[in-house]
Amino acid sequence: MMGGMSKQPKYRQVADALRREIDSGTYGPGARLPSEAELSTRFDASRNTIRSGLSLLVSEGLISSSQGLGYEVRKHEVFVLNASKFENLSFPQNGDAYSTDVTNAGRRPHQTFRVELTTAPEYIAERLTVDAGSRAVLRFCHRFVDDVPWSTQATHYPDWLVERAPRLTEPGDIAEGTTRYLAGLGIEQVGYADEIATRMPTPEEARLLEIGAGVPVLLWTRTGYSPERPIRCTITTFRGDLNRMNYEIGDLSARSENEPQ
Amino acid sequence: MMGGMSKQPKYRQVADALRREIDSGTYGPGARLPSEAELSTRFDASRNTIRSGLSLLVSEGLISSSQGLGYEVRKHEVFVLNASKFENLSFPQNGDAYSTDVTNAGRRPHQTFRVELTTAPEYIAERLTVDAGSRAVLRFCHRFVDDVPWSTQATHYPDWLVERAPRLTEPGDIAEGTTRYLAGLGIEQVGYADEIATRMPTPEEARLLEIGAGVPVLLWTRTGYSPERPIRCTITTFRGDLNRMNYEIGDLSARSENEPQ
DNA sequence: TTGCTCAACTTGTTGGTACAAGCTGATGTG
DNA sequence: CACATCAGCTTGTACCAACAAGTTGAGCAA
Repeated sequence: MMGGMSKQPKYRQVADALRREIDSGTYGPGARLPSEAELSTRFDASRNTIRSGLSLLVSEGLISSSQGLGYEVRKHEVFVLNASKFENLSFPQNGDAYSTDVTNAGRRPHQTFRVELTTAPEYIAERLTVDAGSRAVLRFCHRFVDDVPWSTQATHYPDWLVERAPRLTEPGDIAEGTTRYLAGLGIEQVGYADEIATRMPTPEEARLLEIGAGVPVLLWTRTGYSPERPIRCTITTFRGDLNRMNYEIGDLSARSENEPQ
Repeated sequence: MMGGMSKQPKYRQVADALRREIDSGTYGPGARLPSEAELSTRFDASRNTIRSGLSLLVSEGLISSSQGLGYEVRKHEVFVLNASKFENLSFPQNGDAYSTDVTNAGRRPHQTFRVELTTAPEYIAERLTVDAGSRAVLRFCHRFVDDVPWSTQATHYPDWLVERAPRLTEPGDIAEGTTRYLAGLGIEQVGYADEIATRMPTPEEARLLEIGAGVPVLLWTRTGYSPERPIRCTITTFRGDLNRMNYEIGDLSARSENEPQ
């Protein structure tokens, strides 16, 4: 019976059925799903089995749950980030650029800032071509949009650079921007290498970005180069469900006419 | 007692303890974790509670489980993909380039290929500036490295282009490459826009890429432009745990000396 | 030696129960 | 009316039990 298809476990059948109904619009973005008890009746399965099915959809990022409220279909509102704009050659979204962008989009920006004297972890040291464990300055930024955590940004500067640019250790934003400050000292960033990766958040990241289950993070590492050597390495961590990155390369004159914003 | 820290549920304590031990190297990449029964004794918790803790680590992508074998710490072997190399302006990893790259890395490439006459889904239609639902040709590629599924690639060509370039509908690879073929017809790709996003895989993607729980996919959309209008849109889906993307922009002469490969 | 069987391990699935804890609206008191 | 309380919903945590199903190695048979 049932068409001879492979016999799926019951919790999977539950997940598949609900996923179909979500995809087909029976439950649209933001809609509330029936309670575990109701689903238990409908599928003739125990609450545990229903929960297994639901938790599958949660870890797929399709729905989320809150105690006392129920399950609801996640709504995705993405923010597109243009990583190849020329003004960003200098720095991925410096403080001012970020505030301006967000305000222009009709949203309310907010950020906290911190400077730390630390040692370069291996990953950073490799990219700055310094010894792992050597001293470095970390400028850390935690960004919000409409009070929703959006991204964290950690920029590491190598020891030798800090000696020539002591204001990098100043707590608080540098008014003219770190790039202009460095340029004024004759240290010009002439190129960068970006690396993009994704994975599930660490508990620390999940806390800072208020990420629920089933949402990956997008990791953006930008290493900036002077003509002689790397001068900084920035790791930006985004909520994967809220962000997308853009690179535009070559002649795109055929594009701009049709694009909004 | 216990230092007055917030009282975490037991399954979380289990996950945290094991995560610490994995991070600290007690269980290295590929190592097998103690069985549920052993952990049950160690933490004085029921098997279900232990399973809750373990499934947390699974959905973080830290470990994986197989029936009959146990849980093991995932090993991450990443493949770096340079998206801004000039030869890739024409096409993200055309068939030959892919085979060459993989062979050079001492691995064994393998791919299956398919051509379909279809209608453009909304997402594609937007980027090709054609009407959603209008006819399009889809060239689909499923790639493996050492028989491990690596990526899927779906390239859509708009109807008007296919009329001028009928060989696009040929099943099987086009020997000289689609880009050269199109260039020979006077259709030159002069720029592209890349979009990068991440999310958890759909069941279909999980099947094709053999992705377990806790591994996101990396979505790479490249829209190629002629001087007049978009000519193709390629969506490549990568396993997030096996791939990383690179963009190099500007003068990186200070870099090459130190980089391997 | 070779090859098969099977016991003993592992995780996977499904059922049950009980209580904790978060949320909402009805109810009743001031 | 304003406000506190609480019943009744929701999901979260934790336990128990039983059997299914995949894997491995010991041990026996040919």
